[in-house]
Order: sequence, then structure tokens, then C-alpha cells
Amino acid sequence: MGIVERKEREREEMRKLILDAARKLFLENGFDKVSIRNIADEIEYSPATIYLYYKDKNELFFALHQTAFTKMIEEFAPIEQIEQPMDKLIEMGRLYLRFAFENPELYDLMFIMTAPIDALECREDIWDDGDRAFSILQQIVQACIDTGTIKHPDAEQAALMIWSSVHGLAALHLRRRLSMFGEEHVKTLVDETFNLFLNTIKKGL
Amino acid sequence: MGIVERKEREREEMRKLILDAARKLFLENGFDKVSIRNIADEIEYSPATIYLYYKDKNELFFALHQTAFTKMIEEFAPIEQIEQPMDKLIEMGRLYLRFAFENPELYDLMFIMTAPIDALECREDIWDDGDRAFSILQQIVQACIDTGTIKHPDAEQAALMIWSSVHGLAALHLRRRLSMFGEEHVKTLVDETFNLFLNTIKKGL
DNA sequence: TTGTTTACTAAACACTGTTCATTAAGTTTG
DNA sequence: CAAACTTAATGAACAGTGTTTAGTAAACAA
Repeated sequence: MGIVERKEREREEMRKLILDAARKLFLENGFDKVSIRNIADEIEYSPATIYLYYKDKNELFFALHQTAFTKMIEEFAPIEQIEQPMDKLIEMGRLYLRFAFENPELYDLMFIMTAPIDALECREDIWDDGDRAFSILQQIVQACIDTGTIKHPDAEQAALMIWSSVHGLAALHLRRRLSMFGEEHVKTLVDETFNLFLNTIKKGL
Repeated sequence: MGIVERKEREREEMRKLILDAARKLFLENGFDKVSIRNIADEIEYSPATIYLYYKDKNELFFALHQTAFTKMIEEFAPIEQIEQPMDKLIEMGRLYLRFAFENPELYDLMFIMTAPIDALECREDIWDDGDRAFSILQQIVQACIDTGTIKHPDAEQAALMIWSSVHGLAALHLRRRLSMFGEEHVKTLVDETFNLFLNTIKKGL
């Protein structure tokens, strides 16, 4: 009998319905406007129903966090076509920064907010997405080391240094700590700083 | 008559009383536990009273944000004694990272949270603290350029690159995005990455 | 002493995340 | 088919949040 399969399917559909409503509200109105009651209104169910499909709000945000990683990794696809590892690395950096600027809420959710991480420390799969994204970077850095364009022998260390530098730029911007340089030309400032960083690692890393 | 002066003084004392209670709760129990009612309980006044001294919660957090900057800048004092600009720069980086690790809540407030920035965009003095701290860094970078230890001619760009790199490391750690490397040896990982960054800019910047 | 200004607060408003007893519908069994 | 059971959904409540406002009591000025 396919009833249990149908139930399973309906359950997944409901989880998706909730998640999509949450994403819609999140992208339209920002983090603060995503309340359980707002989501419930959006999908025309009672607030309590959401708790039948997600343990709590953090778990819901973790699910959103997962879809955001999938989206970002998809956007990295074009770098596969690039031959030179260093060119790959540079393009990945650009795509990363572009993702951060074009999807500020998603980037925030992925790398800054504590909501998706809180109270989920018990789960085994919390770091799967982060690991997956980081290992893409690390592999490219390893290729740079193998071809001699990066001298430092430890790919993990080098990758972490690169990630944190680019993240720092994105995070300072998204949390409005670069406004003192004038909100209007922050984008060019970030681009210039990114280029300076590229030149520095080309020469020094 | 000194009544208006005394009133002024009493007003400042009350602002300080509220601020100190807020800081106490903030450092003891974290951001979430600092509610207007908690602060009111702590100082044995009604919640509404706080609104006679601070416009809203964001303004209160901005005041806390200011004291945090003062504390950090005080901790930078020892670098004045260092002769070589590059040594100064390195020590400043170390002190910056140490401040972030030893005062995670304060660092978060200063460079990550949006609360102290939100709705205060109108005020002229929001960026004073950030500017002051950044210009300390920029001056040291300028000294490095003048003595030839840094080749890149633009001190502002170089300083921003350095800041964002170190901030990236601190921010990823504080928002628990480095836990995938194993929570226990994050500190050494950050130190290693910081050293790699130093070597890179020494050679490449 | 009267009038006015100031400091303070109780109570309310509109929210928030979350839980739980109850209802209604779907499914299985006799 | 009807009775028993299981499951999905909810209304209402709890305990909390930031913030506003009307009203009171004390301090001050005339």
C-alpha cells in the first residue's frame, strides 16, 4: 500500500511549502520580518502547524541556509571551464564577492548569522555545506601549489587565509562597517581592495 | 544657581547607571539576555524610565559600542613604544585578534552586530570611533610605505585590505564558521593563518 | 503658598517563539 | 459498514520582547 509513501511525499511538500514561504518573506522583508506567524499567514496555516514540520525557528533557518549554499555552489559552476588554477582562484573570488553583494541576506545567513548554527551543534551534518564549499576552494589552491603559482605548501592554511580575507571584505560591507568611506563608492572600494589582495597573494603567497 | 548643573550631572549619572547595567548584563549573559526590563530590574527602576535617557535600545547599544572602542584603542597603547613600523603593524594585528578573542561580545558589537548602527544613520558621530581606530592603522601602514617595507603606495587601500583580512578571521571564528576544523584547535589555526597572512604581505604588499 | 516643571511609573499595545489540549479528518480493523 | 485508532491541524495560552502614554508625586520657581 502506497499510503505511507504518499504521506511521506505530502510531508516533504509541506516542508517545502513552509521553506519557500520563509525564503520569500526573508528575501522580501529581511530577517526580522520572518516570524512564525508571518510564515503561517503566508501559507494559510496556523503557527503551531509549522512546529509539526520543523523543530524550531533555528532548524527552519538551517534548512534555508542549506538551500543558500546550493545556490552559491551552482554559481561557481563556470570556473570549471577555466584552465589555469590561479585564474580559477581569481574568478572564484569574484563570484564569491558577487554572490555576497547580490544576495546579502543569503550571504548573511550562510556566514554571519548565528541562527542556523544555534542549538544545532548536536547534528552531524551542520558543517557539510561549509565543508563542501571550502573544499572547492582548497582544491583550487592545491592546484595552484602543484603548478607553482602559490609557493606556500599548506593548501588548507592558504585557503583559509584567502577565504577569511574575502569574507572580511564582504562582512564589513554587509554589516555596514565600510559606510565611513562613503556608502556610494563602497562597491569600487571593495573591488580595488580585492584586486590589491590578489596582487599581494600573487607576489607573496 | 547650580540646580541646572546638578540636574545635568544627575542625568549623566543616570545614563551611566543604565549603561553600566547594560554592559554587565551583556557581558554576563550575552546579547539576548539584555532586555530593557532586565536592565530596569538591575537598576531598580521601571522600564519606561530607560526611555527618558536613551531614545531606544539601539541608541543604548550604540553607547556601549562607543565604550568598547575606547577600551580597544586603550589596549593598542603598547604599540607606541615599538620603533619599526612593520613591527608596529604586526603587533597591532596581534592585539586586535587578542581583543576579539578575549572580548567576543564587545568585538561582535563593534564590528558585526547591526543594532548599534540601525536607525542611527542620521547621526553625524556614528563613524567617529571606527574612523579613529582605522586611522591608527592607516598611519602605521603609511609609515611602512614611507620606510619602504610596504611597496603599495595607497595607505588607505592597504590598510583596508589588512583590516578586512584580520576581521574576516575574527568574524568567522566568533560566528562559529570555523568549527568544521574542530572547535578545540581553532585558536592555533587562527594564529597560523594570521602568520601566513603576515608573511604574505611582507613579501607581496 | 501657589503654580509649574520635572522624574517616574503602571498599564497597555502589538508583537515574538513555543507548547498543549482539543478537534476533525483519515486510516485500519473487526 | 461501523467502531477503534491514528494522525494533522489548530485555538488558546504562556512568558517574553520593545515601546508609548496617561497619570502621579516630588522638586522647583514665583
